[in-house]
Amino acid sequence: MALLGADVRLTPHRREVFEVLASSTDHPTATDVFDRAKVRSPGISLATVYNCLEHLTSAGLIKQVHLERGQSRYCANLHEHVHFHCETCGKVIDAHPAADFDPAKFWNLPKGTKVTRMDIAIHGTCDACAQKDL
Amino acid sequence: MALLGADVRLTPHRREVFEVLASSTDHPTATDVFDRAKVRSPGISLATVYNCLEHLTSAGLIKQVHLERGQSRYCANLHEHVHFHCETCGKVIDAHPAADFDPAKFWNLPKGTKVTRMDIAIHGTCDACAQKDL
DNA sequence: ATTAGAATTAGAATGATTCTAATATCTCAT
DNA sequence: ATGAGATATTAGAATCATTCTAATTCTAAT
Repeated sequence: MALLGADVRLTPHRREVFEVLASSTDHPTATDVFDRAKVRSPGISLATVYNCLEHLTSAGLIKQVHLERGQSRYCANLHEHVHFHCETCGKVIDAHPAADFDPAKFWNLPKGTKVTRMDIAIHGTCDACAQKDL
Repeated sequence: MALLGADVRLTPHRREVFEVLASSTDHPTATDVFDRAKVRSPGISLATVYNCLEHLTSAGLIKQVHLERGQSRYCANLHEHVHFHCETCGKVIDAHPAADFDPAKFWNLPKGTKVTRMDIAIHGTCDACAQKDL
């Protein structure tokens, strides 16, 4: 299977890990993925989950997200998007940019700089938590 | 000393850690700060450096930056800026936004969401490394 | 069927950070 | 100035996420 990057042999475990992510919208961590994958692939190990996540990431099938220190999170949403992170409940929500958004032009990067990727994380309080805090 | 957040008592170690950061533009990690602080404060311990970094961060005097997994980095540049991270040499460069830039309006965040902070990391290759790769 | 190259595994090792419990130091009311 | 209580600092242990290692199993092409 090749989409954006190198090929990956789609072994049963890699497929399982990919499907867990494809059916999750909550940006699970490696251990979250492990717990969910075990339901249908009881023998899978955490080491294999890490290994699968790494291969799927470098093949461009999933993305690794760093929102805060601690565990990395993963997502299978390949559309350009940013992450909203609720600092109260920890929830992560994908937000999609307006059609005419061209982020690179807003910053004065040194001449010669090549951009390959942009990580945008917006931190704050989600609607539900904002209500509670009142 | 109070600037943006809670007060911090500015003890000699905290001042030293702050000054190390204020005189660095390379976004040092905790151990980098530890090494530099030892020059003038030989007795300081890594635990104290972590402690100082945490207090200074929550007082709003410095910022913690997460560009990749592994060590956190810290910076004392409180102006609004984004980080360019060279994936080849690891260098981090601050880039400042155009005056009229209002990032929040570009994303459709759910109604009721409150934004407190935005982390923007641009990954790629810096000019120097791009030259070498040719 | 045979075999080289991947994939998978359990468990050990690592690296960054956080915790703990014991001093040391500071601040403030006396 | 003095002593009590609060805060800061320390070394080292503990934790957590991840990566590594070495052994085993699977796969796909001869």
